[in-house]
Amino acid sequence: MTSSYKEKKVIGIGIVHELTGLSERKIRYYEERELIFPARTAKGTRKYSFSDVEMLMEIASMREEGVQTTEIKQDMNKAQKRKIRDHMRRGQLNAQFNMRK
Amino acid sequence: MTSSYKEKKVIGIGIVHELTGLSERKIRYYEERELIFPARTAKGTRKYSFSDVEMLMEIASMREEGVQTTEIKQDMNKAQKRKIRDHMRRGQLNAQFNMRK
DNA sequence: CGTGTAAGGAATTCTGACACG
DNA sequence: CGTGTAAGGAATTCTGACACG
Repeated sequence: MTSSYKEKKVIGIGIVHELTGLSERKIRYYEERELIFPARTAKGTRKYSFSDVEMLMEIASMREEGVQTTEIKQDMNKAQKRKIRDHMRRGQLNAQFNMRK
Repeated sequence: MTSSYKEKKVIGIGIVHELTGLSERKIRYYEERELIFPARTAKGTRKYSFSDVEMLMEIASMREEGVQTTEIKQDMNKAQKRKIRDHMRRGQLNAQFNMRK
C-alpha cells in the first residue's frame, strides 16, 4: 500500500526549487538523467512528491562531492536491488513461518 | 513536532481541485469564510497542505448535506476545543505520573 | 558533463465584479 | 448565501537552443 502523502505527486517545480534550493534547470536535468521521475498533469506541468524532493536533496549532496549523475544512478540501482532482495527475503521468512503454523 | 508532510503547504489550487473535485471558486470561497487557511508564496499564489485537502473534503460532504459554512465553522471550533481539552488532560495525567516517580 | 540564460508560447492563478437566487 | 463566469493582468512552466568548459 504505497499511497501515503510522501509518494503523491502534487508539488510544482517552483516549490521544489524552494524546498531544495536547486535551480529549475538542475531539477529538470536530473530528470533527463533519469534520477527522478516526476508525474505530468494533463497539460504537461511536472509534479513531484516529497519522496522526489528527498531524492533531490541526496542528489544535491552527492553532486557537491563531485559524484557524476551516472554514478548516482548506479548507486540508486544498487540501493533498489538491495531493497528488493530484502523484500524477498522477508517474504521467504513469512512463507516459512506460515508453513509451521 | 508538527512538521510532517501532511501539514506542509506545497500544493497549488489546480491540484487541490483535482484531488477534491471542488471548483477553484469554491476552494477560494471556503478560505474567505475562514474554513481553510492556505499559505501564500512570495508572489501571492495559494499553497495548500494535505491536511487542507482533507478538510476540504469534509467541508464538501457537509455542504452536500446542506450545512452552511457558518455552521461548519462552529463545528470546527468545537472540534478544536475538544482537541485542546484532551491535550490538556493528557498533560495533567503526565504531570501526575511524573510526580509519582 | 553540468548548468546558466534569453526566447516565445502556453497554461495557471489572482482579484474584483456582475449574476442568480 | 453559495457559486458560476467573463476580464485582464501577473506569474509559472515548458521546450529547444546556444554558451562555456
